[in-house]
Amino acid sequence: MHSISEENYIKAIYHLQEGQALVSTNDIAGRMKTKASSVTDMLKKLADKKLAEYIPYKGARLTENGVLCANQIIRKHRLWEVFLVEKLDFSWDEVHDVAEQLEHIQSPKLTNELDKFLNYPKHDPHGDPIPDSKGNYEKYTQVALGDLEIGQQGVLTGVVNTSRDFLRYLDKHEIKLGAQIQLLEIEEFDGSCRVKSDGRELYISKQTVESLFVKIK
Amino acid sequence: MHSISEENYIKAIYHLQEGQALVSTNDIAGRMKTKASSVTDMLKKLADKKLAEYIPYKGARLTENGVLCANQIIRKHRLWEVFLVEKLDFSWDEVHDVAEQLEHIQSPKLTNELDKFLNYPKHDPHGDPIPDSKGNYEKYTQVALGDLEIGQQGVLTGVVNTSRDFLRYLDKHEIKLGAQIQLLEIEEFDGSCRVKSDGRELYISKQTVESLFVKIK
DNA sequence: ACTAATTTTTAGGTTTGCCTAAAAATAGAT
DNA sequence: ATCTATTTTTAGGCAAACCTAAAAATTAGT
Ligand SMILES: [Mn+2]
Ligand SMILES: [Mn+2]
Ligand SMILES: [Mn+2]
Ligand SMILES: [Mn+2]
Repeated sequence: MHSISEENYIKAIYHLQEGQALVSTNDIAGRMKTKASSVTDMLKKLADKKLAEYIPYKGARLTENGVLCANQIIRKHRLWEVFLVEKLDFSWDEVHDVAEQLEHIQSPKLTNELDKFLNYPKHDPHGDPIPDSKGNYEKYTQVALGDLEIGQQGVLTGVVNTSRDFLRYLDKHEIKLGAQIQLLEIEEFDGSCRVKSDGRELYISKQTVESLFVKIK
Repeated sequence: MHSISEENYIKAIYHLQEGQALVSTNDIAGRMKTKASSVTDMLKKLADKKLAEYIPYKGARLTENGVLCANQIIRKHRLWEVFLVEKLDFSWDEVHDVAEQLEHIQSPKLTNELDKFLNYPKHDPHGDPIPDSKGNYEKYTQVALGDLEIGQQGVLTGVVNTSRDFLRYLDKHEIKLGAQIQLLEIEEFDGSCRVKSDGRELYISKQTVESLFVKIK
């Protein structure tokens, strides 16, 4: 199988290649917090294993096989996050580092039994979709909260930023995934917004507005 | 912290040093399925880290710190085994390889929440005791089933041998941990036994008798 | 006690994944 | 088009964990 290091690179490339035709060595280095030279080493290895296409000096992109592999890792990561929050009383800002380890456990039976035990959840605690055992997942149209029209409403489905501080901030203000949310007003001056969520009216900063995704029907 | 490799050596030494004053390089190599030279390398490293005392040409033994560390790994291993059997429908002969990976996940919170979620189990699916968060565990006197007196009875508490074949054999003959078991007769010829378990009388081989532990009051 | 067999260590080598520093390629600015 | 800044690769090295083969120490047999 693949080493933990290989898996972490695969996941990083997967997340970076959305939209992009090719992902640059430097971008991967940034996300992995390693040096560009280490990335080059790994890209050659992933290309050898037919998990990525690699064009020297141009960049890389996962092959079909690489994408499949990425989906399995992401599936495990997100299932474990659900487990930690739903069964073990972790809060959603505590799960990431542990899931980062658990995603590398190799046992298809474990993954599938966990999925069953959790009742085949479709989304993780941060609102991100969970691929099924074949790698398929629901892609609904998400829009940044700030891109709604004034008065338009949607369901809060995800967060862009999963920093501890940001998740704690949301908890403190009782902003929860799944809540109905309506954009009432955008302040020209600083980009902050007035929104209505579950009946309550609240003011949130420009930064927060840009970090929240909503699903619109 | 400690690498996965270090942890596996610590666990191996822990299991081997029961009774023994010092564990030999060769014994460790045997259990770890590595070469003696690799063991020597690791023993030096564990000694540097004050996890083991190592006397060249004589052998090694865990320090107090090493034992503490072993207990934590074993605690995690056995808690995950309980989880797999009780919550995810694994059978007791399928859990070992996965637990071998899960035991290395680093998160004290995860371990303790898992313990709580499982209702603080005292024994794993093979009857082995689970250390608590301080490393203490219940040591009751277990006796090999074959060492009972004729007519004496006890509660089946554990298995020595956790090979797949053996565990499947026990399942097939419905020999279950926790069952009351009485030794009725030992056959001089081949050492096989007649026992009564949960009312049923059955014949079991010498090898099986030696692989089963019972608790006597 | 001496020799032979066994055990253990040392020496030297490999692979994986990382690093720094230098060289080469590419992209950007005038 | 040329020069400059940035990006990327190469070269060479290091640590962890493994290996084989040879040397050294220990143990066992007589
Ligand atoms: Mn990871
Ligand atoms: Mn998540
Ligand atoms: Mn292990
Ligand atoms: Mn067990």
